[in-house]
Amino acid sequence: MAQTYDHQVVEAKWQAHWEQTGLFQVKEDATTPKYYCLEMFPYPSGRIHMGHVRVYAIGDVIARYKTMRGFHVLHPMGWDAFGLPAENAAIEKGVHPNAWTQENVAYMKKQLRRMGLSYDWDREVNTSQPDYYRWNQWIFLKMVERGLAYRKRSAVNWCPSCETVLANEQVLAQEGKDGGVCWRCESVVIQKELEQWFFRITQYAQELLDGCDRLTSWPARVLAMQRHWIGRSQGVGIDFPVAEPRDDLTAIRIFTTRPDTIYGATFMSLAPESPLVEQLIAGRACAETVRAFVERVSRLDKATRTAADREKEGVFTGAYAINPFTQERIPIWVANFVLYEYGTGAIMAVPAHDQRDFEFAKHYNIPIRLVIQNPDETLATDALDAAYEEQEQAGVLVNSGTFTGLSVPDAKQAMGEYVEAQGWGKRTINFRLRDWGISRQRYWGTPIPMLYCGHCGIVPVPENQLPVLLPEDVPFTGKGGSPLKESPSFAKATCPTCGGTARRESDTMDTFVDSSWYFLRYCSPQDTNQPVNPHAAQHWMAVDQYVGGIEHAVLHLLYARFFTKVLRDLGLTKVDEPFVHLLTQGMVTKETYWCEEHRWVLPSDTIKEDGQRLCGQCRKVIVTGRTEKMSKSKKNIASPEDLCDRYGADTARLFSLFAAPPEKDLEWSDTGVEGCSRFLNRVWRLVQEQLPVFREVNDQPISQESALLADLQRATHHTIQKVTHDLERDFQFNTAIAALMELVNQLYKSMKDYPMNALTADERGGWRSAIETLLILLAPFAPHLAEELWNTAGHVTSIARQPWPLFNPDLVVSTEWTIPIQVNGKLRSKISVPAGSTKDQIIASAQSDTKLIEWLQDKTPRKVIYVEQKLVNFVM
RNA sequence: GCGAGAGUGGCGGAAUGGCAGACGCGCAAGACUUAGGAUCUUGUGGGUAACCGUGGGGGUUCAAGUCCCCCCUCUCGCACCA
Repeated sequence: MAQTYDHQVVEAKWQAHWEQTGLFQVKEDATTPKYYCLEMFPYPSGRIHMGHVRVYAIGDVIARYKTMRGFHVLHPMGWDAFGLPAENAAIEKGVHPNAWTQENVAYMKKQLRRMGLSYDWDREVNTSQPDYYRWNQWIFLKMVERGLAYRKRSAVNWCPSCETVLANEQVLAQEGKDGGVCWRCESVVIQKELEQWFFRITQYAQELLDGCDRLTSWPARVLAMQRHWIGRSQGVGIDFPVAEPRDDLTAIRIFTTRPDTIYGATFMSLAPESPLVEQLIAGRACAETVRAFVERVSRLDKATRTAADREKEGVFTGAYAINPFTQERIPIWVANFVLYEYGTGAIMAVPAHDQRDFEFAKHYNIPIRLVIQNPDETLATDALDAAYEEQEQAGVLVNSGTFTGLSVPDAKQAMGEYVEAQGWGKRTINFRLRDWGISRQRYWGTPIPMLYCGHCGIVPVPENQLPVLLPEDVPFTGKGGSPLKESPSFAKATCPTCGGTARRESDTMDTFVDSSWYFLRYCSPQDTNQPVNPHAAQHWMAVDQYVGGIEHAVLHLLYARFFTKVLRDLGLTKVDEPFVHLLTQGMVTKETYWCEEHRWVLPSDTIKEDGQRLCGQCRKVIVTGRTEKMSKSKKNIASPEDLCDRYGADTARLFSLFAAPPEKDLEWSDTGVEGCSRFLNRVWRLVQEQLPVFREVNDQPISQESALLADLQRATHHTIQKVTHDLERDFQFNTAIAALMELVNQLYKSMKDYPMNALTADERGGWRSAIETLLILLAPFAPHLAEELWNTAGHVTSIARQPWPLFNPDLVVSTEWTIPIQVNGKLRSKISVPAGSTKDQIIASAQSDTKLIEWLQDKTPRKVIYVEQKLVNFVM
C-alpha cells in the first residue's frame, strides 16, 4: 500500500520553497504579453473566512493558469486597512487602531500564505500606512486645484447623547421609533449640518454612464446597478411666476420629465429644506405651522425619510404660483417626498398622471385634472383610483390648449421647445448621482490635508509637507466630535501663506478613497515620487480580470472608475476604465435552522424524528431551515484554519471551486469537502503506483500501435480540451475540475485493464505523458499536490512554470463512433460504426439494427435527418 | 413598483437546438479486512410495465432544459429622483 498524502508537510514545504525562490515575483517584461489579475483586497478584520478562501482561490487559479499560458502575470495583494472596526476595538478594548490593524494584517497574511496563493508579496500595500495614504492626500490636493474637491455644508447623522457623528452603519433601525437609533446608546439619531469635503464625481456623470456601454465583460446586473445609480434623466426646467412676488422671489423653477402633463398641474410642491419656503411664508399666519412641519421632517435620517412606503404629507405655504401655460393660480405646498438635492427641489404636481401627486391630492383634497387620455379605455377623473402614468404605448393629450391631440412623445418634444421659445425655461438633463461626500469625523483614516487660517481662509497643505501624519496622542472614547480635534500636537499648525497660526482639518477621508486607486499603486508600489509611475501603469493597466463580491457593485466600482478618469486627466495613466473583465463571485452559505428558543442551530445540532426536525436541545419542532450567509451570529461558520489543518489548502481551494460555478452562491458541505479530499488522494495514489513504471523512461516518440496508448492519449487530450475550454470561457472551474476527475477515473480503469508488469517501453512513456499532463492541468487548482508529484517524478523546475499543454484534435479521434438513433425525435437505439463511416453507411447500419426493426417496421421513413457524427433521426 | 437573475434526481450541480441528469455528495449491494467512518468494484431520475420526466400552459422545429409568447414561484439589487 502506498503511503498516504501528508498535506501538512507537503504544503508547508512548497510554500517555503516558492517564497525562497521568488517564484511569483514579476517584472515588466517586453517579451511576453502581460496579464493583470486582481482580487479585491481584504479589510484586516482579524481572520480570513470562507468568502476570502473562495475569492482568492478563484483569482489564484486564473493567475496560475495565465502564467502557464505564457503571460507574465501581475497578481498582487494588500490591505484595505483603514476603517471603523479598528477604532471600535480601540474604544472597546483599549488597543491602538494601528496596533490592532497591524496585528490582524500579520495574522491574516500568514493565513493567506497557507493557502498557497501566487502573490508577489513584494508589491504588498497597506492603505493605513503613510507611504500609501500620503498619495491620497496628494491626489486630494490635485483635485482641490482642479475644482474637483470642494467644501459645502451637509447633513450628518448625529447622536445627541454621545455627542458624536455616526456612520450610516452605526445607525440602526428600531421598531416603534420613527427614525434610526445610535448603535451604542439607542438614542434617536438626528441630522446635523457640518461643513464637509466633496468630490465632484458628477462632473464625470456622463462619461461614467457612457463607459458602461463599453464594459461588455461585466455582469449585466452590475452595469444595470451602475446605470441606475448614475440615473440620467431628460426633462425641462420651467419657471412658474410667483403670484405675489416677495422681494427678489419672482418665479420658482421646477424640473419635470413630463412637460406634456403641464395643463394638469394643480399645485406645486417644494422640498422642506428649500430656502424658498422661508421666503414664501415669512409674515404669514401659517408660518409657524409650516416651520414646525419642516423641522419635524428634516430631523429624520435619510433612510427613514425617503422610505417609499412613507405616508405623503405636506402643508400649504399660503402662496400661489402661476402656471405659465394656463395662467392659472396654483397653491404652493411643502411636501415630505420632494427631495431638495434632486432637480431644483421644486416640482409641479400633476395628480392625474403621477402616483405620488395623486395620493397627495386625494389626502388634501386638491383638484385632479386629466390631461392625458387613454385611447383604449376612456378614463374619467372622478373614477380614477390611481394616476395614469403610461407614457410609451398610448396616451393622447386632452384639455391642453393648442397641444390637445398630440401623442405623449410628440407633446414632450413640442412643449419643451415651446418653453424655450417663450423664455420660460430650458430643457435639461438631471442625474441622480450626487457628489461624493468624503469627510468622516473619525480617527482611523487619511487626514484631509487642509488648513484653516484666520487670515487666509482655507489653505491647502503644501505638497512638500505631505504626508500629514495621523497623530498617536489621541484618546479613544467614542464620545465627542472628531477624535483628531483632541490631539494637541495635530490641531495647531502654521499657515504656509502668512505664517500665522492655523487650525488643521480634523476630518479624515472616507475609506472608499483608499480603494479607489490601489490597483494603480500595485504597478509601482514603492515609488516615492508619485502615486503611480506612468510607465508602470502603461505597462500593466488595465486590470484584465477583477474578482470580488457583488456588494461592491455600485460604490467601490463606481468610485474606482471615477478615480481612474481623474488620474488619467492628471496624466498618470492612459486607460479610461480600470477593469476589463469583472467576475462577481457568490457568497458562501451554510444550511442553518431557526429554533425559537435557541436561535440559529446547525444541522448537526438537530434531530430528525418522524419526518420532523427537532432542535437538539429543547426538542421543539423547527420550522425554518434555510441556507444563510456564514456569520458568527448564525453559528454557521466553517473555519478556513480548521479546514487547512484537517484537509489542507488544496482541498479547501478545490472544494470552493468545485461545489458551484464561481458567480453563484456556494453552499457549504462537509461531505463535499471530503469528496474533494478523496479525489486528491486518488491522484496521489495513482501517481505513486505508476511511479516505478515511468520513472526511468524518458519521453520518446510513440511509434507502436497499442490500445492502451490510444486510450491514454484520447483521455488526456479530451481533458486538455475540456479544461482549457472551461477556463477560457468564463472560468467554469466546477466543470473543469469535473473533467479532471473523469480523467483520473479513466486512468484508474486503464491501470486495472492493463497490468503494469506487461507494459512495453512505449506504453510506459504513454503513462508518463498521461500523468504529467494530468498534473499540469491540476496545478492551478491544487498547486501543492501537483508540485510535489511533479517533483517526485523527477522534475526540478516548478510545475507552475510549465507551459499549458496543447490539445491535439487528431489524438481524440476514436476508432469507432457511437451514434444515437432516434425515431420521430425519440431515442430508440444506439449503434456503433467504424470511424469515418459515411452518412449512407450509418443509415443503412441503423436500419438493420435489431432494436429499431419494430419501430421502423417495413415502412419507408418520410425523412431521415443525419447530423454529422452526432445522430440519426427517422421521421416516420 | 422598477431592474437583474434563477426554477433540472434525495442534495450541490452538468448539458455550441441533437443521447437530460456529466462530476461530486448521499444511498444500496459486494470485495478486501480483526475492524472500518480507509480503499476498491457495481448500481442508483420515476414507474411492475408500456411509458413518463427539466415550475405551469401554448407555439416554432425532424428534434426544445435550451428558441418564441403567456403565466406562476423564488432570490438579489434599487426604491417617493418628479
